[in-house]
Amino acid sequence: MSESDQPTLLLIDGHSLAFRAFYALPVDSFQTHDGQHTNAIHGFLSMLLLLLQKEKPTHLGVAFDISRASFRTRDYPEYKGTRGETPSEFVGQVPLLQDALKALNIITMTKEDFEADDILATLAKQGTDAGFKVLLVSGDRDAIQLVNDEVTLLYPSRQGVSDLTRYDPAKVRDRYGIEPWQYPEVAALVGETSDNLPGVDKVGEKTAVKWILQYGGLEEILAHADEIKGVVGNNLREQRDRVERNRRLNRLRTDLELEFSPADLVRRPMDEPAVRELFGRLEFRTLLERVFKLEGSMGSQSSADTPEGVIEGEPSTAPKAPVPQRELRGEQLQAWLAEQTAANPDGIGVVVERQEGRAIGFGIAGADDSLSLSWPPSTDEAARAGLEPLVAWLAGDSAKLFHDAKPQLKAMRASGLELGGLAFDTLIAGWLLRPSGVDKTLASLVQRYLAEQLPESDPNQLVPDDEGDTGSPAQAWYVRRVVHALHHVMDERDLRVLTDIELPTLRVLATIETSGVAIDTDLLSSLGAELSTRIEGLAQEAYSVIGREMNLGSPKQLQQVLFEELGMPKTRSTKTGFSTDADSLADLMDKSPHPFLDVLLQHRDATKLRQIIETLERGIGPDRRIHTTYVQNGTTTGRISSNDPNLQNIPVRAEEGRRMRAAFVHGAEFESMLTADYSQIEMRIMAHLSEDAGLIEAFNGGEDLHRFVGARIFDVEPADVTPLMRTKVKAMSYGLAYGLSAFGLSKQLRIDTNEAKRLMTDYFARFGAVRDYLRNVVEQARADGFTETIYGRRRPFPDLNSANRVLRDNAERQALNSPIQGSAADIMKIAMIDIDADMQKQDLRSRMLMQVHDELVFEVAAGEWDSVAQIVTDRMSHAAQLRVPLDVQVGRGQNWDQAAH
DNA sequence: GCATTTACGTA
DNA sequence: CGTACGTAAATGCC
Repeated sequence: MSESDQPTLLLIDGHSLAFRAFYALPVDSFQTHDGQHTNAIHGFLSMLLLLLQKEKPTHLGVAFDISRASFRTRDYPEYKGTRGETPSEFVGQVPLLQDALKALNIITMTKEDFEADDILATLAKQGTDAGFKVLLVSGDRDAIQLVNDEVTLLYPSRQGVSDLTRYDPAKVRDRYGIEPWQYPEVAALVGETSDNLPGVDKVGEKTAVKWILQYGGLEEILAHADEIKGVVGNNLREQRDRVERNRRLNRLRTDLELEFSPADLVRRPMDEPAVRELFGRLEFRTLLERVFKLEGSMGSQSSADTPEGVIEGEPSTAPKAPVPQRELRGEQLQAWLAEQTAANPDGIGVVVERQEGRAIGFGIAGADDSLSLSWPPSTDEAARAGLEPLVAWLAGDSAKLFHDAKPQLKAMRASGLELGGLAFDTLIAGWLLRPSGVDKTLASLVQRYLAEQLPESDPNQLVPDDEGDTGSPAQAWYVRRVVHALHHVMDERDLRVLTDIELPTLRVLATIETSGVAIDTDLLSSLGAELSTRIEGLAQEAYSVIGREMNLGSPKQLQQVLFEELGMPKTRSTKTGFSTDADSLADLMDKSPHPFLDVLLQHRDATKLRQIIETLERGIGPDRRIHTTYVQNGTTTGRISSNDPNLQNIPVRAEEGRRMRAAFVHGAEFESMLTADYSQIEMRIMAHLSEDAGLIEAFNGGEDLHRFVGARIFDVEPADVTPLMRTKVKAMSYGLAYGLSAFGLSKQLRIDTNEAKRLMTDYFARFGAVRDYLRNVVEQARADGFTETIYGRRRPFPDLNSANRVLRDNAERQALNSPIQGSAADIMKIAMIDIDADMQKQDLRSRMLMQVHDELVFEVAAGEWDSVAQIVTDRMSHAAQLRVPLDVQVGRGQNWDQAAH
């Protein structure tokens, strides 16, 4: 037990570790947007965090040199004289590193006339005397002399900073064959080039160690110098002054008078706001997270004295939400809102309490005060008396901060309230920073960016006590604090995407969700009934073919029938057996034709369609419209997703699918439906980003894209491109943006792998810039760690440098696709924002209803067709300025299917 | 009851 | 051995 109770003192030579970091990390990859280099700081802090985590020191200090001048240079002016100018990129980083350490509340030390290693030596001695276990981190070999049973040296390897060699006495003996305290004697004989201390000519480590062992020490060697034969003996005798000087200079001083004793270096909690501010300035996002994580886990180190029930990871210093004001009215309310608005220029946190889609109350919070208000239903006019200031404030321009604003905005509108000044949404911001979707809740953002625990109400409590910590005002207070923290983490680009694209999009999405889309329920249910009949017939047919009943929807039972009872050739294997998916069944049809397969596929088709119909029918509201939910943070690329029900995967390819789309109609008060879609937007973005002359020409010429490309690849006239050629080219073109391989292409087109390879080669021979671009995207992402869309939306790719081949390959394909898919998503969002604004400006009654990635659907009011078509076409085609035009197809009809033609 | 696997619809 | 999603049924686990 006493072992682990021994305090550990970690002492770092700041300069030498930072310098190692500087050379270990690429200087170009670590700079802030305004050009400040940070690789040394980053490397140092990263190393420091690792050390804190692994070594768990109880005491900690960092020593720096003041200048190159010291008592050693007075003794020997040439000391360290051969060192060149310190690179300017490094010099500027040292003060910032010291600032960072200060923010972390780590003591830094200097001593006039001495070097950092002398401070280390002194403290190491004092520490050992006081019963500490001491860990030294220094890149200076002279520190080896300090190693003993209580003192260990961590010496950075040549590889990088994260790799420290641990020198304890055994390791020193193993490496040099001598005791640690003898190392400076060896060094004195050998000399130290980097310090400009020449040793005895022709004497290297081997000879020096041999002498030490033979004579017992440097003093004895010098005393017996005349016994040593040969050139080296001669050199030793002639150059003994060098040896004596070296020994004088490489002896570290252990008797300095210092401001701090080892006990003073006890670890202290960081200055959180300062850390946030500085790390924000240095754009150290992951480091910031690591710092908080570490700080959070500090509790667990001393878990022995953590009382039961106390949430670990929460620093005891975590601030508490203010006790909310309650139900202010009239002038008091007015005054409170005005005062808070003035006191919180970055915005005020708002949480809308809701019930059945309507607002029933508000939690509102500034930095130091919060407010709880209930919002009575409109049937209770009297109860709303005195709330006018709230209504006006909500609708006004002053900045308001939300977590997941969309449902709150919808609830407000449903209650007749308008929202102005939507300035921040922490859900969206958290997603922009980590689109992988790990931060979906306010609690996780609080944990990640404040390193605190969002208080949760105890669901087991029958009678909820005062909700001071967990009610909407407290949540609003946390929202505001998270926003504050995020401001330090997000850069210009992030904020621009949030403010210019996401927040306006959020409002549009709220509107179209509320509108919903009208459904011809009779048409839909009759299609469903027809399918049910067909499914039943197909099932019976299938049973009669195989001579028994079974569950056609069970992959397991299908495997039994296909591969065992019917003895068909095995297909692609899955985790649980062999695949029965449509592709595999199509293969089986070729290899082993059987009527069962045909019936099964038809049955699959029909059941899938009926399933979609049932899902849609469940989603129809009392207004006979479907109100999907668009998930704005639902994807990694920037697209939005749709659920409950998903309106972005309504069938279209097969005839039956189109019949389903015919059930999506305009409302009774409207005249027609309009669809508008971008044609080949991803290929156009490829043309833009790759700047491929051929592809750009293809889009500027007006010729059918695949025909144009086909003509180039197969070296024929566009008119002579056969449908088969066109199919192949089309698959190839689309596959490009997905990282398609020759193997994948051959499978999809059911052609020979060699032919697929040739197709790719021919393609890239004609459109080489596309290949260069795709390669470059991946390489850039590997270097940066992220990809970026045209508008600066980023997606991190940690796996691009993974040692795991599968992970890496997956990441490469994703990195390839992300800027393309993401840029298309950005463009569509901008178009939606612009269209919505124009339609409002022109006071149109027509409404946007759906977004399906590259398609928008509207219902158009009588007399508005021309205006809507004009706005939509214009705004979509001008949403971005690319090197190729953005082509928009508009269609009109009574339903979605008709309008698509 | 919940998670995983398989399959399949869209862009 | 092609990106991005959501839904549902069957299945296996608890």
